[in-house]
Amino acid sequence: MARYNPKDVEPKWRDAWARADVFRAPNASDKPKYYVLEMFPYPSGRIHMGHVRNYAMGDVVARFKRARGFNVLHPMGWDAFGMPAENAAMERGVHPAGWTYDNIAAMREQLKLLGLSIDWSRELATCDVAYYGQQQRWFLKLLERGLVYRKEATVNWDPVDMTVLANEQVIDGRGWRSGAVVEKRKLTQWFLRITDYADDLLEGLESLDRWPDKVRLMQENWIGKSRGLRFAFQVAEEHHGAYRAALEALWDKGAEDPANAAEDNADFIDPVVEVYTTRPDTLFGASFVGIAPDHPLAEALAAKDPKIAALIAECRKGGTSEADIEAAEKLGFNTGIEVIHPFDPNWKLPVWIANFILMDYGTGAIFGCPAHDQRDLDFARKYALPVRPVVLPPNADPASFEVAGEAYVGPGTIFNSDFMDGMGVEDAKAAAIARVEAQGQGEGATVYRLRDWGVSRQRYWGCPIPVIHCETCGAVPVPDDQLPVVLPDDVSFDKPGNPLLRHSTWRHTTCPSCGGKAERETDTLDTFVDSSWYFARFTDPEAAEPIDKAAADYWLPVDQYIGGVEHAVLHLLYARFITRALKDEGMLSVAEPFAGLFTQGMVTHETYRAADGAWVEPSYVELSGEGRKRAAKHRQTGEALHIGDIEKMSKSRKNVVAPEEIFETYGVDAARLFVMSDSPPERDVQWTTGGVEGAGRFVQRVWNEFETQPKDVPAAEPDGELRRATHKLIKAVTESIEGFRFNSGIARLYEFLNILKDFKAEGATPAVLAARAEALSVFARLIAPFTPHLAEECWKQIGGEGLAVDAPWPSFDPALAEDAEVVMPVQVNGKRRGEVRAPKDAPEDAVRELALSNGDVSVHLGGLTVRKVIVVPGRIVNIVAN
RNA sequence: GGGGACGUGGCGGAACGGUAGACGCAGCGGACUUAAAAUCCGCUUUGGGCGACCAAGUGUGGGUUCGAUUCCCACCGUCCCUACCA
Repeated sequence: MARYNPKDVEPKWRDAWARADVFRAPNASDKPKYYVLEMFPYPSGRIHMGHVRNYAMGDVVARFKRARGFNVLHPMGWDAFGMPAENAAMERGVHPAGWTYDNIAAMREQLKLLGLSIDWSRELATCDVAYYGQQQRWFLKLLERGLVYRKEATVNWDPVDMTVLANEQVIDGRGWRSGAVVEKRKLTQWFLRITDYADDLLEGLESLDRWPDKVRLMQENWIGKSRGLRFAFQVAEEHHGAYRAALEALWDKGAEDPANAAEDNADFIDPVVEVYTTRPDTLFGASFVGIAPDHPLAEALAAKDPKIAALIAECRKGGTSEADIEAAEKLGFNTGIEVIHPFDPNWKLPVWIANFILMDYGTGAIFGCPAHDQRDLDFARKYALPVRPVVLPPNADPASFEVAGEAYVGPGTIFNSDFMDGMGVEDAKAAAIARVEAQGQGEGATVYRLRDWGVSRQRYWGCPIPVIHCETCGAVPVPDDQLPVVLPDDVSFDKPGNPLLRHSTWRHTTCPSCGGKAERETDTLDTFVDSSWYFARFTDPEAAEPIDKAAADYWLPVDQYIGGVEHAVLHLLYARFITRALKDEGMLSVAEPFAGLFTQGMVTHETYRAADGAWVEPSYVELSGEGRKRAAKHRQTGEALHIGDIEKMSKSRKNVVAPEEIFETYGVDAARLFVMSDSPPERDVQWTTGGVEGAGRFVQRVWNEFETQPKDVPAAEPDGELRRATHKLIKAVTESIEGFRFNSGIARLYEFLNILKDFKAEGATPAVLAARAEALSVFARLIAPFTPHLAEECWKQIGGEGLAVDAPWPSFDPALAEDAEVVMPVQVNGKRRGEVRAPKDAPEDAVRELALSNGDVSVHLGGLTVRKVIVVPGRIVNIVAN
């Protein structure tokens, strides 16, 4: 018996698929379309097991749908812009483009080893001019539509590297590379108006019924819609002077464009403090008004008062990352200014600057109601402000109710509240809003937590923002005939900062509008912009316009999108937003890009450490024992090792397993099979050597069954039992794939092989041989999505027509997929006491008699009276007796 | 602080409200072999019994039900996301 050797077999079939060009997806077909997409990879240079799992899962779906008669689009590309290329440039003196394209070449070869059913003719990289040039085109359309704008925003500035850092690049307040203390700087940046679509993006979630609830919920929370009241507190008349003085001080001090400041702070010119609240029902519980340290009024006061300036500086310190440390201490300062309660002209409330108020949510100012908000309560305790309960919990006594340890945020009846007394919380909210609106002081408002999307990056390796700055004309879009704005190649990374800023010629140009001297925008786009439309570009990657409408209309939406849950919010929300924006621009017809979403788990591995704390690679580890007695030692030194946690494979923990080495040892099919077999797809899978060995054994055993089957099978009625098992298998595997339960499907395939080996080919009857022939033909096609190379070899072995990849998915006979006679357990009072055999559709009465007369059962009925017999047809019998 | 998911043998995990532990790993026994590897066959939740069997058992405590791993409530634990969002 010849051993199945994946090293010989697998490349052969990959060549065969490539020669036949089977995975090319035409943009028109009689077949129904199906678009399968896995989140495209960043070209880091090497694939890891996570890629193997992600792309193998997509491949299962793609191959399955192909076999089911769909015209399947399954493309691959590269999310190729971004920081690592620039880091490599700085560290190794290579060019980001060269580094990136080299990595792409290497990873493409590795991915091709996986035998994925990808239409490589559609491959694209976001750093191709052909791609980002088209991105510039639609970007300018959005600019024209008013969805793109510039505003000043605070960024993390690394003074040593002279660069802007993303939040995650700031570690303990320092730049992750330079270690320098990060400064907050205000820069004029480009923004996309995603907030225009906040409500639409929220509502659209309801239609995404093939998305995980978890992801929809995360997006819902991220958008963070709330309903409430926005209104203005009038500053008490005796404080108008102080208010105005502060304002003037700010303007005297400000070098900033006063026109701008006036516009931005239009409502600030009136002596008011505007607040937003979701709890207008608690307005009579107010004891102070709080403003954010960044609030214009706070900044204005700081210009006059160094103590306030110091407090503001104090509040700005401390990294946002250490939110939990900050959460402890409330910090505030009484400005001395007072405002008038909207419902009582004689009631004055002090205005405090408070560190827990955020400038970029609502209006940056609140009214504090300590009795019914925990933060306000903490603040009130610290600064001895009144605590005035206005919501009475059910069954509480209004005379004695007090807010003690915790603020009361539950439901109840309003009291101590004048015209709202006796109302429920919801009625009181409506009443308060109505009253404030009638007074002309404010209105009911909807507020979102979602912020506009800042897309400026002060980086070289990204898509240039196609805008020219002219002193006379302002920011002018690059005219269409001058697109694309191509990144210059001749840049150096020997100095910190954005090389585009230092470039001798690229930056300098003429204004398309007036023809005068002008400068190019040197910011590039956030790479999330690149990944917000690639799925649309795949439908026709060579189109002369960004998106070929006909191709996009044919293929979109993506029927099944697959990727990591870490993209649940940003990428998936941005892509939904851009799709909507492009739809409104008439470039797309769908609002939702991804009809189905699946978030798969990671590949993890146990970790091992030596006594000195050094991580040890799995290949050096020898394991023994089981359970609590498991032990590890170093293969070479014999040193005892500590077995650590099971964690995501990472270089730092040295718990990675190189896919290529696994392919070499066990074959690609075994690797694919294992990463899908051992855990449900949405959960993490733990890589184990034993596990992949098991998958390799399965591959061998499958081959043995095919090899031992004789070429010529005598005509005969197939064996019934094996036939039934075969048809049950088709049903089970089909349902497993459709339900994303690959692990269960694979388990059924393993199980079937165990059945099949009991029907040996050697010395078999014609009936068995005939049933085996059917079983093998089915089996070869059922394993094809999981182990496509093996499937081809097996298909060929049994003389299958053409390639297995082109063979139709087997269908099952429902009558054969069920047993005609079933074994039904018989319970007495819920405990299994025996079993009866009966035809599947035997009448209840007959089953009841069988059960009651069963010997094993009657033993347990001795001395008892049968009260009730429940017969679940084809399932179970339960006898209730006492 | 808020939100979510999960909790089943030595391990990964199966079980439309209907025989808990499929399948795989690890382990044990056996066959083949001079021997080993590979392969094949068998056993493998726990306790009791030589045994057919009996009892217990899906984090803990309640509830619904003829019947609960599955549904409901409370608690404990683990993991993930999010974070002063007014």
